[in-house]
Amino acid sequence: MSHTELRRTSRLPPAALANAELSVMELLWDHGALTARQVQDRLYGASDRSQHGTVQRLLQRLEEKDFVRRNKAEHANTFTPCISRAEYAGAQLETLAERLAGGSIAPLLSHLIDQKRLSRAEMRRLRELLDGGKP
Amino acid sequence: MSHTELRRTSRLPPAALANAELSVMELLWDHGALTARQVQDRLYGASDRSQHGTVQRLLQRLEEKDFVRRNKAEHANTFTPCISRAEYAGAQLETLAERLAGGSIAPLLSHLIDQKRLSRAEMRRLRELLDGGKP
DNA sequence: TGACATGCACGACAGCCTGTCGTACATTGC
DNA sequence: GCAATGTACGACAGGCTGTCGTGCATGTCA
Repeated sequence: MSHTELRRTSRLPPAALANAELSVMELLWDHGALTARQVQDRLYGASDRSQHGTVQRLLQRLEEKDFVRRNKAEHANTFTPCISRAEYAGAQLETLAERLAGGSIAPLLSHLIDQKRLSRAEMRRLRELLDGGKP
Repeated sequence: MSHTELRRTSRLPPAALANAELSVMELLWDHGALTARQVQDRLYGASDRSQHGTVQRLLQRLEEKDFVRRNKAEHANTFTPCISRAEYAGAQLETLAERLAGGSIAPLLSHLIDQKRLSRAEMRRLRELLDGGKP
């Protein structure tokens, strides 16, 4: 009864991405589709030859996690995001709300508002968003 | 120039908490101050004797990370949160916004609104929050 | 044709963090 | 004295990440 459950990781996609993985996703979000080589050049610089396998590995794991789709091509595969930046961001926000506020978003925001950590411009944008959602 | 920086972890507190650590914090947030024994009983049930050290370990690490303060007492120390649930939630939200949206909150919300993932009640609460923030 | 670059798949590894447990030791109360 | 309780911390396995190397296929160019 009064036994608080230990929190177990719920392993539904999209889980959180690690740093390097997120960097790769950022590139794909910005460019739409890239080859492994293009990712490597942008991430490590064109000179670094040894990161060849690293990028392949990162992309492969992102594919396993269903974050990118591999487009088999004649010579060099290209990779495109399966999930948009906005979708990922929204999912992360929902996860956060679930973990910390019973699924509700408002408590996450309230403290920032109290502390005046949100600029007027930001608050106006949020208000517009809400009003746009229900005209 | 066009060399996208690899993302490095910025290790300023408050970083993210793991599952068991967060469970401990939840207890402290709900009860204000608890002894290690009280945490243990609520987390694992009073019967489990072997988790004795585990809880001590968790609390010690939370102390190192400045999430809890240890109140030295005559016999059994008590532990209180250094950071409120709202503060932590807000900080996590800021971190998320920084990682995914250049520090802005609105983009995190916009997709949820488009997808109608927010209930009317939730949207009303958010609107009230924003209006309360700037009367 | 042979040498070489490019690309793919994947095994292996170290490092870190987490959750767990055990052990050593101090303090208190019967 | 002894049992119970509490503190401090070493140790460890498991998981995940980022990294690198190796084997192999395919393409290009002299």
